[in-house]
Amino acid sequence: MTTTTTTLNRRGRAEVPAALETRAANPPVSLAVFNRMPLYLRGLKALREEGELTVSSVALAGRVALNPSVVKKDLSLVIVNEGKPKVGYRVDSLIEDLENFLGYNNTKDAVLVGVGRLGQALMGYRGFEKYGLNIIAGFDTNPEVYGAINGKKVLPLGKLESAARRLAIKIAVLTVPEEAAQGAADTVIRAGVRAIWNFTAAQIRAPENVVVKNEDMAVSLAVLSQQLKLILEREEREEK
Amino acid sequence: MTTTTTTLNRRGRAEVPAALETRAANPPVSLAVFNRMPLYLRGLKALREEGELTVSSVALAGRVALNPSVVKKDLSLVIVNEGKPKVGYRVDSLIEDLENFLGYNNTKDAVLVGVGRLGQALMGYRGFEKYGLNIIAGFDTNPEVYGAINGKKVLPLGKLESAARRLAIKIAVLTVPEEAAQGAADTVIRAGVRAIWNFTAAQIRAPENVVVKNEDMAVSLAVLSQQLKLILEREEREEK
DNA sequence: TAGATTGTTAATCGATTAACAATC
DNA sequence: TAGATTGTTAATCGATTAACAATC
Repeated sequence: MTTTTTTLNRRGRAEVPAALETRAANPPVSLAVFNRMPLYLRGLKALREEGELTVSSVALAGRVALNPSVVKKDLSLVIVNEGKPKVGYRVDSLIEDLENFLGYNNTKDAVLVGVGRLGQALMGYRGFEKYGLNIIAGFDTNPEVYGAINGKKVLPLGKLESAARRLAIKIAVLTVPEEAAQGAADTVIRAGVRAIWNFTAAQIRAPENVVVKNEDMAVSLAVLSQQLKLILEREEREEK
Repeated sequence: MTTTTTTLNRRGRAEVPAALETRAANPPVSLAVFNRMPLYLRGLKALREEGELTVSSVALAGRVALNPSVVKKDLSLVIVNEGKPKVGYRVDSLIEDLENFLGYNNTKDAVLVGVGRLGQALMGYRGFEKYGLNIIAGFDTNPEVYGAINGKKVLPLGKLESAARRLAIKIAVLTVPEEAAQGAADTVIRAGVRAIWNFTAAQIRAPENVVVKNEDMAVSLAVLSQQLKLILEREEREEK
């Protein structure tokens, strides 16, 4: 049995024994929280542009159209240096903490499978680097696309496994045709990849220790057109 | 004051007066619900492939790894023909109802602004038609891309406003460079567009009666890399 | 008829919002 | 010191899950 002594520090916050602290440093962050973090980051960068050095939870909440309480709670998950009562949070250190939390500062190498139009677009997109993703090479079965895009090599699919394994690549971007998706996924998983960013409409089967994130445009489109429908219907009613 | 008479029909379901029914037919569906609908659709199509004519909520729930209660509740939002106790739901009519709900059967015309690599990829992607989106033309300021892609014209940006207005286009796909995003959004809104599918990293300001759906790859990537991090850390702990 | 399964209502769980003691 | 604002705890709200009467 473990005895846990819990004391209170100033402001009544619970002091956690060091052994537990490591665990608590990795709280299960909900997806809702995760989706808000980039909003704060955007708002804070705008504030920095405007020359602001500090910001209160109320001010930041107003900017991103959220409740101040949710802002305070979310920020408490990422901040290293506490905010100061009456002053607020330091804009620059908050930006740094958010970027660390989101992993933008820790560049991750990735391979891309399927150098068709979408694959080429993603390989050519320089914005990923800003978010810490570095596509080191593309792989395809079509010799016509072999060469280089945006300074990154495009190689035969057969070379993927050894290359990914040698470089210990953990992330793969999947932009193959739908019917080739599962096969490509199996290949990258064999090569040691543990996270698949799936841009195909296929549903990928993968072992439990591999993350699959679907960039599901069908869902986005459905949400968009449903919202559009509601807006148009509302206006029609109001016109009457 | 309005008097509302509410009677009960078989199974104790409340009978709603006709006047209210129209309103109730448009319940505010949460995003969580919306994201699950395409899962059901996928599962049902797989079942149809396997020759199944009916499916119970428990069976479908198992397939999509969700709770049967949530399946029953979600389906109750879309079904036209009720399921039958002891039998379940008809697979084919459920597919139809879901596709109607998601708007896949009601094709919507759209314009695309910014025919760079990503824009070209989206114009060339035939999968959108499956989901009811028809990109009728692309617009750009760069004369080098004028012509046609996938049978769709690419025209000068200057022609967008009159074309969109003439054809009463309500949806625009934004694939311009980040710094051109707000300007492009303003243009399409002037042309009468009411829904913007934003693939840029820019945050678009738009009037209340215009929907903006961000295809925010930064968020997706952050979620993916966070999950990857958790998996790798867990394994590290277990290896010790 | 008996039992499986529906649609819906009630109970539970988690996330959001409000309130507040601590404090700069 | 007085008041603004923090971090956190308590109250509220909504979504998920379980339970159940209706019924094929």
